[in-house]
Amino acid sequence: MDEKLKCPLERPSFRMLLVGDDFSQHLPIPPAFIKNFNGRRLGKCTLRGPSGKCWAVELEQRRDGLFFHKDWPGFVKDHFIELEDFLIFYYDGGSEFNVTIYDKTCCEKDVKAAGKRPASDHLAETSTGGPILFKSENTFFIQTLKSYNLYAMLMPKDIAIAEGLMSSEGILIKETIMLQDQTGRSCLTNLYLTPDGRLMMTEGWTTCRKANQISLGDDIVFEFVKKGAILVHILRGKGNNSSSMVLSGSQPRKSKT
DNA sequence: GTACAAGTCGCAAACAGGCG
DNA sequence: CGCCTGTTTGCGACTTGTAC
Repeated sequence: MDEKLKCPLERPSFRMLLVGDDFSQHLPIPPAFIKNFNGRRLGKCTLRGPSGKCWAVELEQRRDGLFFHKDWPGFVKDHFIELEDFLIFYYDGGSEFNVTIYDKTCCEKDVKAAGKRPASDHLAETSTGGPILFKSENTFFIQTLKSYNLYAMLMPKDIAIAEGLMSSEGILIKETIMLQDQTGRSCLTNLYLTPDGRLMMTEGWTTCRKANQISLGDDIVFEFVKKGAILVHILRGKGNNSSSMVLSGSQPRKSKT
């Protein structure tokens, strides 16, 4: 079974949507995919990108999973990989991954052309000790995790209407929405419309929160990347930090505190 | 293995305060 | 004053621990 598989379609693969502020530093490998290593402990692997270049990337085992770590930033830089790019990793059964990169338009990325463009114009980043920036062309809203929304997260009404989840008359249009976290995990989340016309994310949100170990005080950015799907960005430990700010995108009206 | 108790979770609804 | 939203609370369902 160790025989290398030749056809990419027959190879084990996993997909990864790049979100979060640290994808350029390390990238998690889905825990469910590790079984394809057949018990091997890979310390290093080779990533072959669309450019044809190979990068020897070290894998790091952490408490929260296995990560592409050392030299991964080089691969990111060399392929002009940006936030919201969609990567498919085809595993050859040994220690090599062929990586296909799609940009946010869902088209395969032209790495050479990407290199001629200026740097990302939609970026989530942190700066040490500085304000958190979140910038996106997509609709998004930010909530700080409080004790009362451990199990039910409110969604701003105007955004819920704009995204077609409910009508302006207060009628629920979609009963569920997909939350995708920074490791690519997805949680189907129930939407509950309260009698006073507000939209809450209930079951599924809790699953996502636990899976990502979101703590009280963490800021969570919910970004609508497409109809029916939300990317969850976690800005840890910034809930009490008044320096959090939003540069662009759709936002609920400023919350009162 | 089963039954019961206690704790936790999730849904639903209501209260309270700010703003136009 | 009405609307909107943050926050709190009640209660049933579910899960887990423990005694028998």
